[in-house]
Amino acid sequence: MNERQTIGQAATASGMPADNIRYYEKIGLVAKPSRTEGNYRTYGPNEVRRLGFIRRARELGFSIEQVREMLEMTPHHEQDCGRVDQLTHEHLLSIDRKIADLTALRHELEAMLTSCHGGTVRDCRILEAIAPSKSAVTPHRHAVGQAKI
Amino acid sequence: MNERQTIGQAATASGMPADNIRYYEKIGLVAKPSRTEGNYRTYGPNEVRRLGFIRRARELGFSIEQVREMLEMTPHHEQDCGRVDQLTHEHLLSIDRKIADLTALRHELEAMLTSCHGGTVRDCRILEAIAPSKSAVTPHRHAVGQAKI
DNA sequence: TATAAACCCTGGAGTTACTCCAGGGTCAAG
DNA sequence: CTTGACCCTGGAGTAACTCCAGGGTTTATA
Repeated sequence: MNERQTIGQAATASGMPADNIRYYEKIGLVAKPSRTEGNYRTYGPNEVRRLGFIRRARELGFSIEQVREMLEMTPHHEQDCGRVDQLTHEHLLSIDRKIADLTALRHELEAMLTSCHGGTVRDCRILEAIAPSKSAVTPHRHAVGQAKI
Repeated sequence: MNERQTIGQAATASGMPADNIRYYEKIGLVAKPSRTEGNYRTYGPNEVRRLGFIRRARELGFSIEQVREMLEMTPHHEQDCGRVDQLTHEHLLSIDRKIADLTALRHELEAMLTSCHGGTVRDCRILEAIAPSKSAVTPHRHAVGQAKI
């Protein structure tokens, strides 16, 4: 009749592995829950809902820090929700950027694939497309970021 | 008249920071280069081209391990290049998956954004959309992977 | 009641691919 | 001969987990 759940049950209910819950506790994203006599964590319905919120926000691609900000906001009912809107907007933009990058990449890879008609490594069109030509090298400034894809 | 370059020059020529070159050396992706008397690394044109290849392949989103495999293949001119094709194909598929995931996400976020017309946190449509409803919780098996986006 | 299976605990290491730093040495120009 | 730009090493830090060993606890079964 006790509605408090063990970490495994909370994991099942919220849709994430128990390890994640402990991790979120460690980084202070969720509060330390109460414990049983046997030192087991126990979670009430509110805590489980909070975990579900986190899982869903992460699934939507929000970073832990963004989730943290949203969680800190939710108890302040009267506060303006413009910040949530802004976070979502920023997130949407970054997704658009990723989609654009990946689409460009997709085209390059597809072109490389269609140009390859088998054969040996010596005349592989794909390796050729990746390799820098013997003369030209792209100039650049230091500290150019690598593609994070 | 010596065409060997310092790590900084090789970095500029290949388009990546010097730190990356040292890192690639550390993980064995590139061989240890020769050194000057003052213990500076020096790179010849072939090594610089190899670095350029790496940078380009990384830019195309191949993982280090995939790059490693391609690099190990290039000296074997007579070998069939089907493996390169396969790697590229797999990579293309994973990109397609990512694009699909991100596009789905995009739609969700956009829907959330258009449903939000300002107001307080209490009736924020976005937070509402993320929060799990009081009753329904998605069942799941343990060890469900999180979205990596 | 005994014991095995299933669950939970902690702390720490490993993952990817870098990025940045401190605390030094080396080299070229003025 | 000093200043500044470059280079060296080793190690820590990043994001967000994921997995493990070596324990303790609880529950179901024999």
